[in-house]
Amino acid sequence: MYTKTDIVNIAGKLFSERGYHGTSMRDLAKVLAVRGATLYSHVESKEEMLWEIVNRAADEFLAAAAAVPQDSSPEERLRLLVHGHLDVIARELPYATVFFHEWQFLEPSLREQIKERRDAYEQHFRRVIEDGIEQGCFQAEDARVATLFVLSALNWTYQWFRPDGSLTIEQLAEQYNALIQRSLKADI
Amino acid sequence: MYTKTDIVNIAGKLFSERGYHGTSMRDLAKVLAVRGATLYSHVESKEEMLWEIVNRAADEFLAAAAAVPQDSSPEERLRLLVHGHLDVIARELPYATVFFHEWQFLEPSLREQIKERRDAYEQHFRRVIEDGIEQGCFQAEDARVATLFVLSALNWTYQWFRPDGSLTIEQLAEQYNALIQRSLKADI
DNA sequence: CCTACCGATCGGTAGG
DNA sequence: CCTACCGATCGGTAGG
Repeated sequence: MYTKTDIVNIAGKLFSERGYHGTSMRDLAKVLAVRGATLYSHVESKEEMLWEIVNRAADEFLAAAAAVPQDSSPEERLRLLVHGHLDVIARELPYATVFFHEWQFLEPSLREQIKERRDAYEQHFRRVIEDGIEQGCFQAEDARVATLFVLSALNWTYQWFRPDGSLTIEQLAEQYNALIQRSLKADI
Repeated sequence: MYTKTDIVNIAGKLFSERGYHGTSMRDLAKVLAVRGATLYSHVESKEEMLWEIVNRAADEFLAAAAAVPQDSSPEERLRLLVHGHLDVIARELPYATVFFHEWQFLEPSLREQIKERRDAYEQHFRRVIEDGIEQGCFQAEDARVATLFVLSALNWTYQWFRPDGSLTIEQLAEQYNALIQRSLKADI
């Protein structure tokens, strides 16, 4: 009746609403209108679902960053990174929410893999900011803090952005870009 | 042996590390070296502890905002709001973490009270940004998005700022202020 | 996909 | 502060 993908999608929705530990396998089974035991013919464990969700969100973020052409200017690359980040959050809001909120409940070895992917993602932002400072189009006292500032402003949007609201993702990205670019723009 | 405050403080630490649903009353009792049942002579329920933690964090944020003199310039008021916010996060990192992460697990009537306090807090930021735009020292396409941008950048710091790290809260506040003020500064 | 069931643990109470 | 215990529910398995 259901594929593993269906089950993981529903799990993503429930985990994002109630948290990983606040969602039971029977809660999930009820939504799918099957018995709890049936889930185990599709997935190995509850944690496997969390892993699939979190890892797929990481895939999406990294794919968006990888699509940014490296030969563009720092301003343009940052603009695309910001747009791509917000676009992933808007398209995959439940997955992104679980990614930000629940990844810590993975067992240590899986958690470590997510940390590495998250660090790799942050490096895309760090590099573009450092390149901009070097080339004189950006300024910042500390590139690390500036990177965390930008990513903080972006990450938290999963808490308040609603894809069905009156603010479109394009409008949000445009305004966020105006604010971020100004915060980093070199004087003169 | 233990006061209610002691118990709630430990609960704040555990909830911030493992989540509300990921922490059992027996986990908490073990840290305090008592039996699980003993906790109930100090607190009414697990949820009461969550409420105490979340509500106290709200107290701290609102108190910091209320301490900002209303007759200062928008730039100065925003500077103080940013500093105050980061200061609360640094001083009360476990409480702030639970506030941001676990408030949704309160029952509806308590959750509603937190929402109202959070909205009142956001209004402090919204007003100062609108005042700045009106007076011509700030610019933003949409004051609401600008407010959420600033608060997003601030809120997420609980995820990465460590009070025992090499970056002090004063350094962080100063750099955040430089970035935020530039993001809003009117041209010319 | 089901029924039936496992041991462990959950938040919480009774009674001292 | 304790022992003893409650019913409910947890993630997961056996076997079909």
